[in-house]
Amino acid sequence: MEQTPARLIEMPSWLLTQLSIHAHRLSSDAFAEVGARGYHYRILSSLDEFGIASQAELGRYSNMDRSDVVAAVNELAEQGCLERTPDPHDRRRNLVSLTKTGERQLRRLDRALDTAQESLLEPLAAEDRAALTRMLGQLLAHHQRAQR
Amino acid sequence: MEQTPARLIEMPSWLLTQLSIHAHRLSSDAFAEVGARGYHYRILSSLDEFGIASQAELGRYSNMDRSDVVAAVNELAEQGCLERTPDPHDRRRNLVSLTKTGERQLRRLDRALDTAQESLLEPLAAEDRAALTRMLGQLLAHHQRAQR
DNA sequence: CACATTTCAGTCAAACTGAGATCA
DNA sequence: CTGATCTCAGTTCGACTGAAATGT
Repeated sequence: MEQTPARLIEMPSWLLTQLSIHAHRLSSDAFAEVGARGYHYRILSSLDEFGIASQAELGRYSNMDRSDVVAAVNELAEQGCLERTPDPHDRRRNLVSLTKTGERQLRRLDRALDTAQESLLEPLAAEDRAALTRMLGQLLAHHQRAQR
Repeated sequence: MEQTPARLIEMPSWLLTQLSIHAHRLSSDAFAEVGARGYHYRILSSLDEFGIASQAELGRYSNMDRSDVVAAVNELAEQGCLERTPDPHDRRRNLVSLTKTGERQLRRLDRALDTAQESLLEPLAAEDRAALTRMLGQLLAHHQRAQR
């Protein structure tokens, strides 16, 4: 018989943190199957949706720290998933663009993530899933706004 | 104008991880005001709700790794929040018990956490808060069961 | 023997900080 | 001079692993 303190089990922030561990494990396992990790997916999907961008922009899109963007872009460039070229109009910047290899990798990651999402939400009915996503989005938007 | 890739914004596991960062910051700021951190609260509240326990039990109650329990119990013992005595009936074990100081510390932490929870859920209506807590609990229970 | 408990010494991914070089 | 960009080096916290010592 496993017990957990009532204080914790009734505390949304505890539920969030614990659940995010499971969510994280599910998706990072999916990433790992394709030899990637979370940071890579964030950058690839930002590039796919917003096109060529500077590293600073990538960080803002995908909510990453400047120095983590550097490292992740390095790794993705080594794998041939993206290309880094100096911006001719602003020589501080690197323009990062998705390659064919990167697009293929992104599609693989999308597919792997789909099943991970499904098993995360498995016990919830369809309406509940929508309601949950709505509320989480609402909370996240609020706190991201408050942060600035 | 800040943008986030649609893939991410619609993905429950992304929302969970990002939101848990804010939740974590709110509560660990609250802990820090009293010179504590998450692991300390988990142990103190387990001790308060379930009474004297071995370190292994504390780990199971509060979902912590064996080695992290060791470190946290060390720190709490240095602060005088708990006492560690060998179990006379099973000499492998340490029996850990809450001290007066520990109870006081726990009450301080509870108070600080209350306001942190309130600001986490601030944008949600009362029914939404209940529904959210219910769904998160449901998901967590499911995945914790699946893990064993 | 198998198994549980405590402890130590690590790894790892993610988030984050400070500082320096470069340049608009 | 201000402020943005990129990079490196390093920290922190939480989760986790392997192995050893000590017991049941």
